[in-house]
Amino acid sequence: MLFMAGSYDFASIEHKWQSRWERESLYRAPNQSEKPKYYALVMLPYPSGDLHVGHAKNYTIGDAVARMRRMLGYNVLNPMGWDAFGLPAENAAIANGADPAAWTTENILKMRRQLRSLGTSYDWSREVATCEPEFYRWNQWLFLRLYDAGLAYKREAPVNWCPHDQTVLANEQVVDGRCWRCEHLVQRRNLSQWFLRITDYADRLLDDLDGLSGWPERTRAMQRNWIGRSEGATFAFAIDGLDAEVDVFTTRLDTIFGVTFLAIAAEHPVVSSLGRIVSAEHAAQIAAFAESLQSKSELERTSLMEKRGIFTGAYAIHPLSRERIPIWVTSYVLAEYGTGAVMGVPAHDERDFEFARKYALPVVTVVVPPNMPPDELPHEPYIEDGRLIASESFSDMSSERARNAIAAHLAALGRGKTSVNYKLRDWLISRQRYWGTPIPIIYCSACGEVPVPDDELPVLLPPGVRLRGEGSPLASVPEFIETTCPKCGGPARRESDTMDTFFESSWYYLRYLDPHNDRLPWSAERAAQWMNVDQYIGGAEHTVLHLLYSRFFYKFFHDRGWVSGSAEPFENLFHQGLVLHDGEKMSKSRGNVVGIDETAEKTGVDAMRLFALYVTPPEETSDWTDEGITGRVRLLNRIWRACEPFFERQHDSGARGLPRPKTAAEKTLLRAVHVAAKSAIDETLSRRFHYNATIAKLDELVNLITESSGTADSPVAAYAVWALPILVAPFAPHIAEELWERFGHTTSVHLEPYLRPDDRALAVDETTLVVQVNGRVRARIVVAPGIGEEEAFALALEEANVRSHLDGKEVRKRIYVPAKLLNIVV
RNA sequence: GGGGAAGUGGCGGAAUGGCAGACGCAGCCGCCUCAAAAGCGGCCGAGGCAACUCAUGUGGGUUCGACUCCCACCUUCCCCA
Repeated sequence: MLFMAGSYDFASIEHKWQSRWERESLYRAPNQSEKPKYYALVMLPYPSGDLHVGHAKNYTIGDAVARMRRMLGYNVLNPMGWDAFGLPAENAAIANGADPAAWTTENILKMRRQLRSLGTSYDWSREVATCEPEFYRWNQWLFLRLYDAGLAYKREAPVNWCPHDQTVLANEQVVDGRCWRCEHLVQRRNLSQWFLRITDYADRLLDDLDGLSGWPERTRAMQRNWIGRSEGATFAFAIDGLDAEVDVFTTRLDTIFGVTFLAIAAEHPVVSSLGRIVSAEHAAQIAAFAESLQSKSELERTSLMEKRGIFTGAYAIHPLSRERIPIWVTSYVLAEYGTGAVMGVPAHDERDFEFARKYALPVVTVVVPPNMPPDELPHEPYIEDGRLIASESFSDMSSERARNAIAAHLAALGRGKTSVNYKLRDWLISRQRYWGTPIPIIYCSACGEVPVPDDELPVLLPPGVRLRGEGSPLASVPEFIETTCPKCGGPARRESDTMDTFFESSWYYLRYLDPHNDRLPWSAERAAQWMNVDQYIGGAEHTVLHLLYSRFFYKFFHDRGWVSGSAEPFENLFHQGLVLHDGEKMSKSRGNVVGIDETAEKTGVDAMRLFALYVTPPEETSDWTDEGITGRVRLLNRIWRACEPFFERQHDSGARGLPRPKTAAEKTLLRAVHVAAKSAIDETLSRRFHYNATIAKLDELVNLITESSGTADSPVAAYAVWALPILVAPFAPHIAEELWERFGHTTSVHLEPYLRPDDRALAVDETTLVVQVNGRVRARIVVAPGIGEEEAFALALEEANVRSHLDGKEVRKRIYVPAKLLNIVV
């Protein structure tokens, strides 16, 4: 949009105030303050290089909240930093030889400038970048504390391997069987990897969700789902002819007499022992079958491909019936889930049924619907609870009773016990990549696995490593790998894996509190001052990954006494909606990205902020349109024109208190000022953040000011104009500041208290009473707000339309909502 | 298959048991102007000359009164299998 007559010069105003705010450190958050603290946090960005208007929406919401809280009298901490390790930098290095550190630094510089250009009120003195040694040193330090506590360990395990990124992925990073980042199909590999024992915290992570009333219900539901706690029983099958047992977990112990096969994972440890008791032919078939599954992902095995299996030739002994049960190796049982083996009950489990049908295994029904005649057996698996049959002494019991009775019986025999299983698995943090935090462990042939001593941290990433996109980059750097053992001084090798970047994002919000501490990642004192995060804002895509890991870390910190108060880091959580353009997600490949630099140039940043907040409620997906933003440009221009007559003269009508309206129009105008203020405050305190409604109130207010422009001498009009910069300051901070200065103020409008709604201004002199007959609106009468029921009824009866609908009928009932509604039931 | 969220004019949306469609976009008419832009004013769910009637995905229910609460269904999106 061109610079037009009647519009203000947003470009110079926005530049002017951004640099002045920064020079004066206007948004610095002191650690000590008499005001109550408020920690407003927006998820830190990955420095990918360019911000678009989708980012602008996210940061504008967070910034509006921070600015509102500041004007409501809080000492607000509103920090920003960079999630700076990770694959894009490394992939850029592989693609065009860029140095990941230089690439990242360049992107940070650009994005920091862009974030500033949005008029955000961050305390930049607390900025952190996770790729800096001063930061990742504490990553390593925290890893070692987890290691000391037995929560970090290395083991061989089948893992998710992304062939494109050449690295392993945590379970949570596999989406629909594909890499969450590059969307390549994930494979399975056996590798020795570092894990964090998040499963130790499974019950607390689950239970504490109940207390997170400031979180969206769906986010909590998804975390519950992910943790996947199920109660059941674990019991053992002995193997015929072998001194070994196979444990199985089940939630359906009531179906135990329906077991017709034992299904085990190809990677189950017992598989190799079976080779000793089965024929050479069977052993060869088992090996070939395991081989064929090796590269198949979990998704392929459990959902995509047809269930396959092979009879091992070996038999297990049923723990209760003592029958011989054939042992099958199957594709659909996973070694990493539960015990890696399940009892096959085709009559009462869909997957087992499908498998049994394919391989002609017997189907034995042991649970029937409560009221079913005994001779009518189902042809489909019956997976509901019911009544037991053909189950020895447990026959005729209900499923629920049988589960308890069978568990007790197995326990008495010493062959099983009730147990709890989780879908959640330990968090795999090893990555075979360069651009991440080196795991601070040394391997010595004499002393084994040795942690790097604290005083030797950080273990620095070696610069100038040539990245080719294959193998483990650090393993090929002798200067890095070759070291001496901290214990015995002998030659030793460093760990070449780096950490999953979710490690640092699980605690970065604590580093903001104490960003320059060189003895600890943060001090308990600072944590006590600032935690917990009062409002966390970020995308819903982090519901499981980042938010679950952060909660795990915080509980660990809490157990250590490093943080006090609640054991949950984020008191309130808000997920902003996506921004689409032309109905599609913005992406470079689609060529539909709306950049913030171009938008700032065309319409100004204040208009961009207003539109981001106005177009939909913030949690909804919104569509960015050039037509839509023109409405906000017009609003800003009208605000400017409304204020212009008051420039260059001392304008502090607000300081004289609430003006007295003389006319109905003045009364309406005064009320509009306070309605807008009330909306802004209500939306902030309720944490709905529906500032779209607040900005609509500002539209109404400005419409009224424009209508009353002929009466500029009115004290009420002067008051409304004085209030405008304060009211819009959190949403359009630049124009607010400029207007405030032109009114003759020498201090920032952003240091002003927000306008407190005054009941006298909000009160109305007269109101419209709706008169209904049998719930249908028949008349509207203008009345005084204090009108009583009898008086209202009398007035209603004077209305012709009301009388015609009463029409001599008997009045049975009257419902009266004072001064709002009268419903006459006949 | 299980769980969650949503469904209101041409469009984005407002209304948290009490006047459905605030506010904005688009559109139409007018004023201003030599003209245009900008600005300002008006109209803007459907039917009807009108009184009025219909209308918040569909069908039920609760209630004096339902966009709002309950039940079922349809559609869309998200998560899990």
